[in-house]
Amino acid sequence: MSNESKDLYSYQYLSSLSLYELMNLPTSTPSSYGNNGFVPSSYSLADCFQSSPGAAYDSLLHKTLGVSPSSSEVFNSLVDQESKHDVTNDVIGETPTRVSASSSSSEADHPGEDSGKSQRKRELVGYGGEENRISKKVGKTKKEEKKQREPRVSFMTKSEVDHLEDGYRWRKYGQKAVKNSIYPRSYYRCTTQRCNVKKRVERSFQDPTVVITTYEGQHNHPLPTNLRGSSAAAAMYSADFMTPGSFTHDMFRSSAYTSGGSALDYGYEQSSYGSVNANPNAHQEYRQGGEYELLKEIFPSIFFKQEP
DNA sequence: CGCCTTTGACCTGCGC
DNA sequence: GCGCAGGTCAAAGGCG
Repeated sequence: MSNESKDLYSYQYLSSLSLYELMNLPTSTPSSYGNNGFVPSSYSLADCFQSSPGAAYDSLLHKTLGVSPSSSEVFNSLVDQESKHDVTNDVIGETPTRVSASSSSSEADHPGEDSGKSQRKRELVGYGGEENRISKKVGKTKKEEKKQREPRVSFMTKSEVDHLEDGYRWRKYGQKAVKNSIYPRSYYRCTTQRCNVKKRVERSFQDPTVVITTYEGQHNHPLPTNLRGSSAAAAMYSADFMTPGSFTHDMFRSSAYTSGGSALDYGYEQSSYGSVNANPNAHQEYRQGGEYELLKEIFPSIFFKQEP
């Protein structure tokens, strides 16, 4: 692959979790999703995905979201499990939304491998992720460090706003121009102390209506309840906290943005931006349908949270 | 005043 | 070794 195409789709370099991991992300038992990995609950979709992950994933999307995986409207079924196979190219070019999860073995970035100088700087600053960084530096090879990288989850959302409200508070700490793209990439860090979750937000070069968000790490705290303009979102999560980066919520919210009239909306409020919020009527209709019930079965933790 | 964004500089890893 | 690109820092300034 040429450098150009590699850079253009650096997003794909997030090496993906297996579908098993993907579907076992905090959807089932968020509270057990500690820093050392996920502990699957008794309820898991993993079995469904073992034989034919791609087909199973398509099936899930079709059943839960009422969309055809081949549709150019909503999801692409590709969930690249391990390889750096150039799937994103196809996805970005032809479909607006895609879900991908990463286990953080990307070669593209290596935070935590700091020089002594910059580490001293950070020790003074006292960022949330500092302890992590320092501990990583002690007694571990680079390979081991790579393996211990925080899990990543990335997804694409059709949205007019870059920074989607997800219930957490984020502070922007950087912005970089992306090669071969006119749109910059923004870097955000969770503002909660000792929470080193980060996210990157960039707009797809090929489809400017698509925002690519990548979460890295897992929140170690409950959702803030006094978010500006997103109290509804916070309320949605308040019973527990989702990790990493509220993946499943975002995943399905993405679908809501891209599935038009049949939007899946389970009470999410898109802050004051508003432009991507789903139609409340669609919400009602959805809840009455079998799709809602199916989703409820598949991702029980999401729906448990909704009950007062 | 506290929190946030902006932005240029700096650091690091990777490919050649 | 060098250059490039991604990622991060931190000072400065804005805003409520």
